[in-house]
Amino acid sequence: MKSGERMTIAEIARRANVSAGTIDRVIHNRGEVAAPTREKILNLIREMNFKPHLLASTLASGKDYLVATLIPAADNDSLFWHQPSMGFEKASRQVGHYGITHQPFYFDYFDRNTFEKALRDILSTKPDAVILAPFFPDLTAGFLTKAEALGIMIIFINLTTFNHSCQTFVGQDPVHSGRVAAHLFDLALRKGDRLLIVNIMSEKGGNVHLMSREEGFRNYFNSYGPDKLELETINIYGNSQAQIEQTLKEGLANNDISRRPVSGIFVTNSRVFYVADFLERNARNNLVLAGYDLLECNVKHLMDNRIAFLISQNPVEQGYRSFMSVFEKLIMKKSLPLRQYLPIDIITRENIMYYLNTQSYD
Amino acid sequence: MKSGERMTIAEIARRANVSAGTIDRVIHNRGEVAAPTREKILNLIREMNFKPHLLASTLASGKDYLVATLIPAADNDSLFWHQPSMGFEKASRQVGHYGITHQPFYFDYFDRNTFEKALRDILSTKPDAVILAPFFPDLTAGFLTKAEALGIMIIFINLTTFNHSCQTFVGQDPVHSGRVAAHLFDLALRKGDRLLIVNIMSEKGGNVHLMSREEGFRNYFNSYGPDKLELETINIYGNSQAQIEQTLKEGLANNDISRRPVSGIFVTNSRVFYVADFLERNARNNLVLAGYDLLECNVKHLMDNRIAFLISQNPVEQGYRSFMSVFEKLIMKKSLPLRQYLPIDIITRENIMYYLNTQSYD
DNA sequence: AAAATTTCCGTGTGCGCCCACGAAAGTACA
DNA sequence: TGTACTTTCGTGGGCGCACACGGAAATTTT
Repeated sequence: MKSGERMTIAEIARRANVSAGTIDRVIHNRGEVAAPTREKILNLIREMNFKPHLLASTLASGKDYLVATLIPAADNDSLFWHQPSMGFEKASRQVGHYGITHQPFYFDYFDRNTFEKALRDILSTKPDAVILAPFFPDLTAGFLTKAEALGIMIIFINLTTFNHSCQTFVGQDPVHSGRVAAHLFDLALRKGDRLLIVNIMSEKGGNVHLMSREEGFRNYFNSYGPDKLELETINIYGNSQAQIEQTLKEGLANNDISRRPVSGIFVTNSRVFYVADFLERNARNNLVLAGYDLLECNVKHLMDNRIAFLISQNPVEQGYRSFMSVFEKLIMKKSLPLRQYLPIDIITRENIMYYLNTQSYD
Repeated sequence: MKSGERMTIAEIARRANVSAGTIDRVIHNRGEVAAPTREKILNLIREMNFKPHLLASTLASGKDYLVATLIPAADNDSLFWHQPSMGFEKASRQVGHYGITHQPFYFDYFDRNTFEKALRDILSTKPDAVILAPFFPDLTAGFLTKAEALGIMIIFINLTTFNHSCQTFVGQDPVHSGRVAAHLFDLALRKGDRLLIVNIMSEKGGNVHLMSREEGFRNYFNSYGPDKLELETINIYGNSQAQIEQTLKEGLANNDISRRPVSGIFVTNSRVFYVADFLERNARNNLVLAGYDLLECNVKHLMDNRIAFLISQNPVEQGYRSFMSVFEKLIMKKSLPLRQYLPIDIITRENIMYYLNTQSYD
């Protein structure tokens, strides 16, 4: 235990021949300070490189911040959205001492009414910051206007609607993630191979991601080898088992004898397990399959080598980073970058253990 | 700004009909409390789930902790070791308020005397914790004995000598990283292809890593397809340009006409750029090359598609995590896991931008 | 039984900062 | 010259906790 001489408000006050209260006033620009005094103090602060002691400051101020989070409820189909919550809680535990309280809200992404209601509920709690996954852009837009008027800090997580602005966005660049997947297929496949791009869409919309990912995927090959693979896109709407099965069967069918069989399938979202299930039932394991996100059912297929690799969106980290961002802004008074893109992690059977957040966060 | 009723020492004191001082004494087991009183207070604390306010606590205690770090100086050959420093500093900035001071030390890994001297210097500063890369196991061993006697917390970073114990190790599992690389080669290469495992060693020792990585690499193929590839190992000692070139030339030579040319090279450390340089000069770009770490010269080859992928050791994160670990132990009083293995990140031309720590950490 | 300890516990001060309150000095207007 | 403001600044009481100090009660000593 060593001691380091710390510059304090009292010390500044002494050197400026004023009282601590005056220093405090200029630090927080609370006015009521004569211009020359203010200047003198400001200079001293700069010279001494004085920074208020964060702990003492938050302790004394006793401020309490409320941050509301709004993400889809994790249903059995996709426990993806359970993970940002873990990130929220981890962050909340870390910075809770600073008077930051977390209040989670959830909605059903099949029901825009639940989203609307949640937004109303959130406003009624008068939060200082809101972290939300902006499904339903129109509803989000209305909310943003109100929030801005109230000086509420807004953070987008996972998705972003580019037409309106938020403080910061935390998520993954979908176009780039498509490129990453493409590069791996480029390594794994050979010239002339056929590859299926499968978009398994929800009828409810929110499929912008998939398009961007496909765009990135095709971009890659356009720039690095337009004739390397034969790319075909299959769009499947809805997630009825039968329909998916049927469409896949057609896509994989080899009517034209002159063509090779499909040797790679890129699924543009986390529903890749549907395809893996299909391949398993039909005993087709001689092709390279890839998709998104570490859902339990995807992981299973990854371990069985039925899925070659997955792109992870780092959902836990998304939650963590977005929550920490409000801490940095509100408490540390830092300015935030407009977008915080998280790494596009490549997950295989061999490194997945390090990406599953089964570790305890205590 | 919401208010949350916080349980305080004063409140506990009220309910226990004692003064705050007494509560404080039982919290810190400072004795001088009658057994029944102590029990009553302990129960109250448990029932109320009371946790002392971390900020108030550290502010009042005024304790100061010194943490020394010892890693190789980043030389021009490898600026790898510059990155843990960035992690240290990032962490140091984050938890500096809690009275944690960072004092960095460096050594030259070609000169064990500098290591020994650094250890002496460190001891003379009487640190509360030491984070070090345990090159020179024998010297480290002696240091550990002394440190333990002084109650100094020890953390290993990047490397670990398994024969003696530290509080926690932060780094990557070398065996597993070998498996990860193997899996990718498995995807990229075809049955019967030849693959070279290249160990570019330093004469000074410290090559345990490489052996472990090769072990993991071979493990993979042993378990998943012993006859998939033809694996050959080449060991190169020293890093003289000429010698490396010569040995590689022999390794790649196709004397036996019946054999295919080499189609993959796995370099077990960051010196992969030597091989890339060689391939570039000899215009051989039809094989899959991979290695370790995002050195600038490796990144260049990665971008030029001469290196297919790199395994990252997350050096910045290693620094960050190790430093944060002393915070968690010393301030938060948490217990630490023996080993903190960081993810084995797969880096390609397409996702590297998210792993380069060119972002400002302010 | 008084003195000397020992055990047990309350009080007070301070960590560095925030902020409400009010005092002093300056300015305006009558 | 006196009243009513306004500007500028100092003071004091916290925030929740740590810890030194000293006092009262219980226990031991002679």
